[in-house]
Amino acid sequence: MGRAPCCDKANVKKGPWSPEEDAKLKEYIEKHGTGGNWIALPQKAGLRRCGKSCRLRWLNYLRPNIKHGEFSDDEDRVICALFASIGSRWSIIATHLPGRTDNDIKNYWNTRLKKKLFGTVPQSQRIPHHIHHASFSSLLQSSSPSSPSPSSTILHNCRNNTSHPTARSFSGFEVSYSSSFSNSSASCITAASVLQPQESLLGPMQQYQLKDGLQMFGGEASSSSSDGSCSNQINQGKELEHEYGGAPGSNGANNGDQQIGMHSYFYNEANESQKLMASNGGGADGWSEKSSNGLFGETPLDYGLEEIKQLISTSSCNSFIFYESKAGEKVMYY
DNA sequence: AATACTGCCAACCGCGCCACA
DNA sequence: ATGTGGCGCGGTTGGCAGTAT
Repeated sequence: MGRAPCCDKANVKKGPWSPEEDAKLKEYIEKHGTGGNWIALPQKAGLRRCGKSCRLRWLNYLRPNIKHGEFSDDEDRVICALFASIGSRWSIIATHLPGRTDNDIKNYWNTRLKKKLFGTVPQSQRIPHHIHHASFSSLLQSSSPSSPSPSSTILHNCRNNTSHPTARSFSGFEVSYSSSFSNSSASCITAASVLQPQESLLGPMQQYQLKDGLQMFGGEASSSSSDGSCSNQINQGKELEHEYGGAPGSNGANNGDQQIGMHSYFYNEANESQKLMASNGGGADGWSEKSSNGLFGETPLDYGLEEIKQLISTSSCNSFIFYESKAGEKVMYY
């Protein structure tokens, strides 16, 4: 049984916002605030829109101090370093880039930054547009078990090859690919570095054995933040939520700091199969990661793009496929 | 000039989490 | 302890604009 829809879809307008709608929404929120209830807001504001849609429009476009346009090199570095560290946690990354929204950053990463980092795919080897647009998670989910597509085969093999729980902490993998994308005999390599505690942006990785089938990776099991309010607790297989520092400006201790900190990986055996089917994003296969102090206050983001590229190539964050072209050029699909 | 392809971005969707009754 | 509603997040899609063929 599915979840009840958040609004009456039939009576709700979809698609691009008109200037009139923008004005209405802006005016209402500036006058009354959101009232802590986005669902009721459109009706009060006289908009035929879903509350979620209003929220998105406000947060991503109408709210004051939103920055549009080109990302600076500094912003690139922040995004890359945080991505290498915490993966596709766009909302957290966004808190470190005042004026940028998670949606902006996500789009920027997907459309440009990845290419900037990893180079472009030669025209002759490009995946057709419709496939390029489909993520691997959808490929994985939509493929039939009896006739897996090459890409899903790769994913499947990779997961099955990682029998060591440590290996499963990482949803990322590398694929050594011979010549063409359709070669179904592609071998899957779970990078050796993945299996070992590794040096990273965050310093030496450490592994902790915890009760109830939990293991934890990361730096210090607990670390202090600038306001001394750190927490890093585990409770019966469920990590306790921690403070990420909130929206830009909301956390005085961290406002504008372009730093990242220690983070930890948690594994919850009980959730693995469910999550495995749910998605292939960071933490999809039962693992999740959490900053141990939420304030990213340990390591300065002074890495060059090359170093970051290296880190992203060898670490955990996403389901990229790297393969070498005939020219020996390493290119990435995702 | 017409068509196909690609890049980009705004918006949507579904799910997990949390607060509260 | 449980159910429900709302929020927030990440993934995905749709469509327009620019570029290549």
